[in-house]
Amino acid sequence: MAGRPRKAEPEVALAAAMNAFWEKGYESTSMSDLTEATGLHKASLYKTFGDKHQLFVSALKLYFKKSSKAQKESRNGEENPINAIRNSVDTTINQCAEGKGCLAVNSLIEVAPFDAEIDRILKQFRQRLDEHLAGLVDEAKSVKLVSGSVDTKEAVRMISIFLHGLSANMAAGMSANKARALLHGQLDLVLTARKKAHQS
Amino acid sequence: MAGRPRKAEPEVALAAAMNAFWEKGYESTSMSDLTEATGLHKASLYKTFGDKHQLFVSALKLYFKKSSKAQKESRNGEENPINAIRNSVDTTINQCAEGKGCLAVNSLIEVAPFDAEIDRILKQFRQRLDEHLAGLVDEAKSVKLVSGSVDTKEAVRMISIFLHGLSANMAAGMSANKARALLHGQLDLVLTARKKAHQS
DNA sequence: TTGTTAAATTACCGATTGGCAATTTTCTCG
DNA sequence: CGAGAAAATTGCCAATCGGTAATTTAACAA
Repeated sequence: MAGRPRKAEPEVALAAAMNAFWEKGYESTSMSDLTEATGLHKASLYKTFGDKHQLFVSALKLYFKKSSKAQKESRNGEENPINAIRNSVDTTINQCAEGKGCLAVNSLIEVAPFDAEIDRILKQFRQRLDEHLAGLVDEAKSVKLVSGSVDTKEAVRMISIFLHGLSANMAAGMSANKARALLHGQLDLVLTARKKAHQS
Repeated sequence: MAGRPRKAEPEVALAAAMNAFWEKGYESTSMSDLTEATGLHKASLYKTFGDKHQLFVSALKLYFKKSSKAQKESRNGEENPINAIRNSVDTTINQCAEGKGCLAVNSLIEVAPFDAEIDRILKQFRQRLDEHLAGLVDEAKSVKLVSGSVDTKEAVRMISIFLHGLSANMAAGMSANKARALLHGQLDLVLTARKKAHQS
């Protein structure tokens, strides 16, 4: 029933392909880059994962799977919701890499505008992250660590946008430490309640 | 002394090339895309602008020239420094386009990590924008419209990061109106002075 | 040993890539 | 009307692109 043994498990090869896309982006990563990264030959890649686009979709989904897992683990018994929020966004930063940024944000800019499927996947991913963060913010509000006057959705959005900006900057060399410091500053701003001074 | 008349002025062709790069990114924009956009044939492009990379550099510089000009005009007699700040960042958003984002941010992610020259140009551009914004913030502080306790550099950085995030989101479809609204919220947060609650 | 199965590998495809040399067109000036 | 200059155009190049068919290798079961 069994044929020739695999040279690499599909999961391992997929992780390697994901890293290749992460480093160079979708268009710039050629099939030969992918064969080099995975150790598999071109035809094997096609048989295992389909064409380049399908492989990219699979790589993105793997990225999200890893990211979601890290998000869930980021709580890790932390009881203080504020610290849980910090852990969560720090985890997001940890998923980014200096010189590479976040695969999701990179793809958002490079491929989402021309690719409805990728756009859909990325939207869904961001939504899940936002909902997770919103849950933590609500939790902090419920124990009065964050004022009830803070609009959860709005706050999450302000944090999310900022994370996108940090990813772009990390892609261009910003250190993770610097990114975290700035991010904590943004958290302090966003989660500190104040009535909007609606001056013209 | 004069030869065959130009089919398009170099400036016009360069603007068209800039838009092509803006829409599709550096790698995905082929020479035939550029010939179609500019109306010039391939060989003419090479003679006028050099190779694809040099053309991209020129296009980026044109983008910055236009952006700088718009920044300077954004003040336009506005005396209130706060409004001047708003005008300035709104102008930055206006440079972005729904579905395209900002050419500088796109390039920061797509090409800066592999291209020292582009990286240098982009760093310089961001620095100038930051300095311009810092000047406006200092002005607002000097007339007490912004508290002296606000760290100008830090505030500018928080705004700049946020703008990067907005660009990424606009590339993926966020409307300019929504971006502006969020941005004004960020301005309110950043420019409202408070002592940092340095809790562990 | 012999099928059978599943993987890897080789060899190839047409299309497109960025780039350039040689030529042709179209102007101005003498 | 030429002569010269500056642009456009044609035609080609090697290399690489994504993708696939045909073949070979290597495992297990009968």
